[in-house]
Amino acid sequence: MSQPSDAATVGVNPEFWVKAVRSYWQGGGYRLTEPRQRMLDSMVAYAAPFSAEQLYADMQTVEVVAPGRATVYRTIEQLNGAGWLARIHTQSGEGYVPSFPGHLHHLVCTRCGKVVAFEGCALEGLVERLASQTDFMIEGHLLQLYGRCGECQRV
Amino acid sequence: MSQPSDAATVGVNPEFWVKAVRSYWQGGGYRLTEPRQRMLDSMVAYAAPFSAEQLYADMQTVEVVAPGRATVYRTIEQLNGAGWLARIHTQSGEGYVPSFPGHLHHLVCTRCGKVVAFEGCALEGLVERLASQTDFMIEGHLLQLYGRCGECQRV
DNA sequence: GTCACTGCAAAAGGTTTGCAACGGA
DNA sequence: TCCGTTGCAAACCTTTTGCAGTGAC
Repeated sequence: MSQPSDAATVGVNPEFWVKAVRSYWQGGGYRLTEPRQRMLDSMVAYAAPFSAEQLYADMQTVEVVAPGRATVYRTIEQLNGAGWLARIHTQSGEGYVPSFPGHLHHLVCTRCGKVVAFEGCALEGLVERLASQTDFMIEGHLLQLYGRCGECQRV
Repeated sequence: MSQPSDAATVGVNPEFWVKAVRSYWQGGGYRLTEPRQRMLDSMVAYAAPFSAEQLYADMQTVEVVAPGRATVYRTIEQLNGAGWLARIHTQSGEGYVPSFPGHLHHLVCTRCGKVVAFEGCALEGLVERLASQTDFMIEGHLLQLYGRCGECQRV
């Protein structure tokens, strides 16, 4: 992923991501609506993975006019399906973070929830080994790393 | 994991696993009760990951006296916490499979749901690379492979 | 004007909890 | 007997759905 690096939000550069999703909506027969724009701005402000309900609830309290529950759920589902949101699995449940379409993995801080995306998982050797050992034809994988980010190591 | 190999159920040898969990319950201040025993037998019979609700519902229809919902949820939670059940993430949701405590990963058939556990994930190189690149102190990971098992390749 | 999208409100699921009764060790 | 466990039923929380109205293009 070639995007300007910036540690402000969870892994991605906020403006870059917002712009990218906007243009995704403008192409392909989708519509760039008011509620969606607000959602983008809210999503990008999280410092850790967020859930659908959480985003919905937060927006109710912060915004004057906030998207309805159905809109929030449907939009998240769409963005996740298209790769603009990545689903993160943590001990305390599932959540989403802004992301980019493509083969990415995530490194998650177990203390503050910060997420960093990375490419290159170097699993080819393992895949080959297992393919021959198990008779499976391996097609994909789920990989996520856990650890402590720099700041959280010093606490 | 040194257990007798057997492909009858999802990854583990049924009798071996049931025995192991029984003795886990007999030690450590737990109790080996009737409902729990029934649950073990039901869990081991699944050919694919099962959910709590699913196990509960299935037992209601199959057994004469079946455990209550709370018991099913609580028992699953306990076994998962102790490593006797592994949580499996699939496209169609989350599920559990019989497993053994320790560092294991799973290879899941995307068609029939069959699961095979394996050790040795060969992520050391990746972990080192990321540790130096990101300032994270990496402590663990979630890894799951997806593919088609032998049988499902021929369909 | 068309059709994707929205919002409401209800329904549908899944999971958790309190508490009195039960039953392994 | 002791205390972990059970079962019920209600509460709770999250997610989905139908449908009439709205607004982006």
